[in-house]
Amino acid sequence: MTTAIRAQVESVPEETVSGQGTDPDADRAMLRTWLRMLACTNIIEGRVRGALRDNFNTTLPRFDLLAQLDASSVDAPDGLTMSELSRRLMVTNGNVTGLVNRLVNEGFVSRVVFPPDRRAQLVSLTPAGKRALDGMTPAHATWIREMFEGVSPHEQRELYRLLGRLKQSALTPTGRAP
Amino acid sequence: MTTAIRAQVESVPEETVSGQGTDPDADRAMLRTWLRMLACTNIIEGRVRGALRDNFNTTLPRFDLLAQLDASSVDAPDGLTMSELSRRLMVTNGNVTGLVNRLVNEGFVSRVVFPPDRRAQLVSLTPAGKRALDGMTPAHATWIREMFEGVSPHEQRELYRLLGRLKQSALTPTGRAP
DNA sequence: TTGGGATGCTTTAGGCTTATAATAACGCTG
DNA sequence: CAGCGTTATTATAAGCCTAAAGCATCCCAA
Repeated sequence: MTTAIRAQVESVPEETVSGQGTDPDADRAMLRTWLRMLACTNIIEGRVRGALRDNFNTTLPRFDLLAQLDASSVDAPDGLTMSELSRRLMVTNGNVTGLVNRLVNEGFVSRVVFPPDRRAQLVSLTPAGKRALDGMTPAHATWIREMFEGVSPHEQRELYRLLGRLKQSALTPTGRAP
Repeated sequence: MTTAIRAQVESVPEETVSGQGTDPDADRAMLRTWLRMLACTNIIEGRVRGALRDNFNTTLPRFDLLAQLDASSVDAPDGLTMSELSRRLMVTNGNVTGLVNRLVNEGFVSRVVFPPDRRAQLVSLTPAGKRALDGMTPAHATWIREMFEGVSPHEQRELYRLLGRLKQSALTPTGRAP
């Protein structure tokens, strides 16, 4: 859940006139915004995790993997290799190995060697996996909808826009090496 | 890093006139916003993790715990109990047990029984822990600042406000039981 | 054709996190 | 003051995640 710091945020000398360079007030504001975003994410993610566990006896990473396979079936109808899957899920190869092992055991995905390259394997949803995913998807959308209910459509658009700016900014390698 | 879903987000029948109830377009927008927020959080958190590891050979949970103890020294000068610490960090008790064990081994926190209640223990920063934290805090602020650099102060305030609305909304137990 | 670097994947070791169960101390009530 | 529910903490089992090392295969160039 990765939270807190707060020290620098909640209590900071009211006017620590910085010799030069950066504004401590601005720093404090950024930290506050970051912590609030972290809190939001953790709250929502935690609720989704719990709901997946309670309603479908599964986990978020498994759901994500199934959803990714389904989404990818458009541009890769025969499935994805482990590497491609790990890239799309933005996790390491080793992580995907374990996840796929479990999902294969559960019968939700299949993993077959890719003849043209015997190192690689194609992972795809089984019919059971597709059914399971289709059962979870509407519920998932509902949970998200409920949690966003108090944010008006206009505010949501604005939030989306601002998060886009932030994402861009966070990805930009400001300081050192490119 | 918990990402993806995308299926429902990127590709959704253009006009799936829902019998009644909810608007699929609105659902899609919410999902998009949620995924973008998740991406932002993961990017920032990942960079902070990496920076903590590379620069200070430590982890985010450890840093959080130290920061929390420091922040709490105002209202709890003698330290926090394990339970109180787990509440403030918003993680389980068992989690804090392991974390504190490691930090005690590293000499950054002390853990002593609390005489009035022999079940409890008071955890506090050692001088070495305080020094370590003070060394990390400015760097941490710098990393966050750099990543937020592309978001104007005005946009940041707006983002902060919207996240507040979202947090409120996500915490409200809409659907079922209170 | 054969050597060697690149690529795909798994394994390993270590840490984080949770839920659940167990243990210990507390504190109240009868 | 004895029993019992509550609270503080730790132990355990399972899963998620990473970095780094290792193995198999591929592919190219000498």
